[in-house]
Amino acid sequence: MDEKYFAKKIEDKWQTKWRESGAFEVEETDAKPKFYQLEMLPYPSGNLHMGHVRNYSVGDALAWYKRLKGFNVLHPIGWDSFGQPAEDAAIKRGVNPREWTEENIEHMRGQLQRLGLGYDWRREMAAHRPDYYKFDQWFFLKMYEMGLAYKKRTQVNWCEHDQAVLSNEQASGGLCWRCGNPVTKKDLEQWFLKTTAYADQLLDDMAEIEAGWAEKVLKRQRDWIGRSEGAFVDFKVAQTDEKIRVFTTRIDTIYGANAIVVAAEHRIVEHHFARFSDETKAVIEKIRAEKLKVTDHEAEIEKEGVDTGLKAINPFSGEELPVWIGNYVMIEYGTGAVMSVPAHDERDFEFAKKYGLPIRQVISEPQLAHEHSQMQVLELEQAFTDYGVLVHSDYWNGKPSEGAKKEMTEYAVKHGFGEAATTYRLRDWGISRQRFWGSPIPIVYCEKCGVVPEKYENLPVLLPDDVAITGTGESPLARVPEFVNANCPDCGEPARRETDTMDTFVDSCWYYFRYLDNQNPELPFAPERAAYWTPVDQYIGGDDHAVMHLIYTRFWTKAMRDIGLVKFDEPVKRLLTQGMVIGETFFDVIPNEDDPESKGKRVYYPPANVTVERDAKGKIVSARSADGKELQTAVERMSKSKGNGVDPDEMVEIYGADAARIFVLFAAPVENELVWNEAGIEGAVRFLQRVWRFVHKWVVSERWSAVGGRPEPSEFSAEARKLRQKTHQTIRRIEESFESLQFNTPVAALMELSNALYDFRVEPEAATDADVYAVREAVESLVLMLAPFAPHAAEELYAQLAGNENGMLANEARFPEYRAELAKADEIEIPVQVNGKLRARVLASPDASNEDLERLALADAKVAEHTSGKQIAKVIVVPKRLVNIVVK
RNA sequence: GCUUGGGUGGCGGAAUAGGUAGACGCACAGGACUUAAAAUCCUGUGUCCUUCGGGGCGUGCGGGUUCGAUUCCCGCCCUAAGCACCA
Repeated sequence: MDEKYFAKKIEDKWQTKWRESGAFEVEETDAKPKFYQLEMLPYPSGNLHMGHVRNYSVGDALAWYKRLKGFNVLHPIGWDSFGQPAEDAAIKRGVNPREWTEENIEHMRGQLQRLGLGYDWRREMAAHRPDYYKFDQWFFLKMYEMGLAYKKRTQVNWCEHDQAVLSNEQASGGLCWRCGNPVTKKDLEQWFLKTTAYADQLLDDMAEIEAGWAEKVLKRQRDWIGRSEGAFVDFKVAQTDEKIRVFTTRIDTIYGANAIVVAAEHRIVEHHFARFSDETKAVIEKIRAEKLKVTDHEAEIEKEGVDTGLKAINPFSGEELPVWIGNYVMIEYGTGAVMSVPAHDERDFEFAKKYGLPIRQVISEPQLAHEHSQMQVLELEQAFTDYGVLVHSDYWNGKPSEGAKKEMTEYAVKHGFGEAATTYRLRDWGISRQRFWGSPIPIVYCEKCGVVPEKYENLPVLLPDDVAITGTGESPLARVPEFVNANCPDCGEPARRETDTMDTFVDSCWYYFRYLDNQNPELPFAPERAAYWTPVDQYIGGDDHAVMHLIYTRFWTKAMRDIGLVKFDEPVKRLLTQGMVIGETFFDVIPNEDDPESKGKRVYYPPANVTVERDAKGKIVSARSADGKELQTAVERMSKSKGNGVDPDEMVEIYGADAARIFVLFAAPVENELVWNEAGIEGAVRFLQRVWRFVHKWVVSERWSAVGGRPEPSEFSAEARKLRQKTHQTIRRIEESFESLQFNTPVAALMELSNALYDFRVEPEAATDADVYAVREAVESLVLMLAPFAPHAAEELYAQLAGNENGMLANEARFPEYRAELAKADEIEIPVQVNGKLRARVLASPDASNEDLERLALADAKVAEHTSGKQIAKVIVVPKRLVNIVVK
């Protein structure tokens, strides 16, 4: 055994041994309980970043822990390898996207292996390979049969910069999620998956996973689905036979309606457009144009509208109401029309104030209801949006408004002008992309037969390999005649193939099921495989996927259940969302000049080329580039383009994979952001070296192997008993940490145990049998518990302790056994307070009675100083914890 | 604006069925070893006062409950993230 720890030497060795022995390869077995440990798969951009290192270090630690605890642990990895960067590389550099992707995977697989991550590599999948995307297409056909996949012409979110269609999620805030440029609208025929069919299940099944998912993720999903219960109410348009249907959650306020407000795109506007005045038309055009623009998050949008001159009849009161067009009514939500009740809705209030529309209160605080019902006009300072008691509402006067909702809805139903309704914010998922690098949608358009799904036996619809990709306009596939020209699967006549490909979020919906059975040529996976391994026990990834990926995959699971592939509703039992890894960035902003393309853009400088001045607290005072330019600074997500990325390979080279992994876990709790700062990593190296040196000192001594058998309890010195106590307390603490998904505290606990070994100042030569036994117990436990954090060092030390390399931690070791009787101290220190202030500490047996503790405390000299001359009013004794003496 | 987290040393962070605040690490300072440096080991490190025995203050701010509050309650301030006209 080397006297010093050399990461490089042992890491290569154990990585090879693990690979050759298939240490992390698992099969289904009833001999052990299963555990499916999953981390979000990487996009093969070419390089791992620190976020990956963090994510996968956490996952591997947990996989190791569960393995040590006797579970049959499945821990796979794969590649989310369809997507835009490959296509961008093809456009910019003329490379073949498949080759580019394969090369990146090759390199990144090496990076993962050099980190010593324990994956079952036989199960690897990659989305861009035909044996995978074949089943994207298989699922599409199933969903088509089930009516879950359909085509419609719609306005889609369109990013001009990326020449791509975006989902609502990807275009949220009016900016492209990828490039940050404004999103516009465009009319296109698109394929959709009917996520709304499962809207209620997506909400209600959250009860099944509540315990294992962070509330903030569930909340975002709940908001995203946005179910709201209310009613549709039809308002007749006077002097026509038309109706305007509105959606409201507050039908109880209907007597307070002062207008009907519709979106500029509403059917009724279209219908009467020709008869509107030029002024009205101008307002409508303006509102429509504004909607195509970017929504600026900061600025509150000024309410705008115009009276159409049309009148609608309130079906409850018979009152005639003006029909307005308002920019605050959205065509996409509800019916695109609302009844405006300014007294009880803030938006309507604002609108009514601006245009001088009447504001009539019809809901009142219960205690004021009588008074209000006597008054004709009620001036309101602001909208009253709470429930209360109805006033000025005919028959309904005096009724509590919350209960009246149900009755009034029933009334509307009975009289044929309304119905109960539930609406959702969630929209169906548009999956068509005018892109090359994705799964082709398996549909053929035949002149005779129409839209025809490809036959299962013809899957996969293969992506051609040799295509010039220019990045302009329609799908590159449309320009490949060999691809486009197909025969109709039904009639066999020449037909045209769909040239859109699927959103890459389709791939990540079910990839973790493919790991279970990645060679299956017939099915995405065999149901019996899924029955053994899934649901996933623990999923780990960034919370940036809280709504997109994690909603889509829940939707997909429900569809798979209905197809008959799985028997559960929810695919992931526990979800851990890790914080981002961020770092300081330095940049210069291009001033507003003629070129609109680059105006306001940031030009990043790598930190290595920046001279930074800091104040005493480490805050940056100024930063200058090499050529003397004053730079701005920020703390942002680490990435190559911002120049603040850290290369994992470099870290492994300098410090070793084990130290890098320990550091990334130790530096901050997983959920927190991790501000990258290399200073601390040396501490991780030092810790490993300390453990190493200690083990070395004892292993090479003659006493180490000369002693066997467990000594009698009486043979242990007080110090040795203390060491054993620390050992068993540490075992307990580390178990608890893992169970509660903490990774920084168990590292601290291991460091403490290692410090306790150094504090045990008995040299091997002078050690009694009992001393050697206590040290051995501590060291063996330490090494086993080190495995999840620093597996290479742990394997090497384990072999050193055994004196041979016949066994491996990876497949034979068990977590050390916690023994409560040893964790218990002989003597404990009890703090003694006088009037809540700490004044002394007394030593006592852990079994001491309250009376004993009180007597000990009062007998203490320091305590006496603070109590002398005063009257003892009360003594509080908390068993095993503290004594507090209250004096007057 | 709404919602949800979070404010603890120079820094990352420990500790909450209410019970020794600051574990562990980083950084810093002093010492040992060395011709010297690195590495290592030892000591110190919230803050103020001190006759060196100790003592006062201290977990964003102000109140409250309690023998005792970082922890519970009320009211503020700051901050991060998410949502943003969803009727």
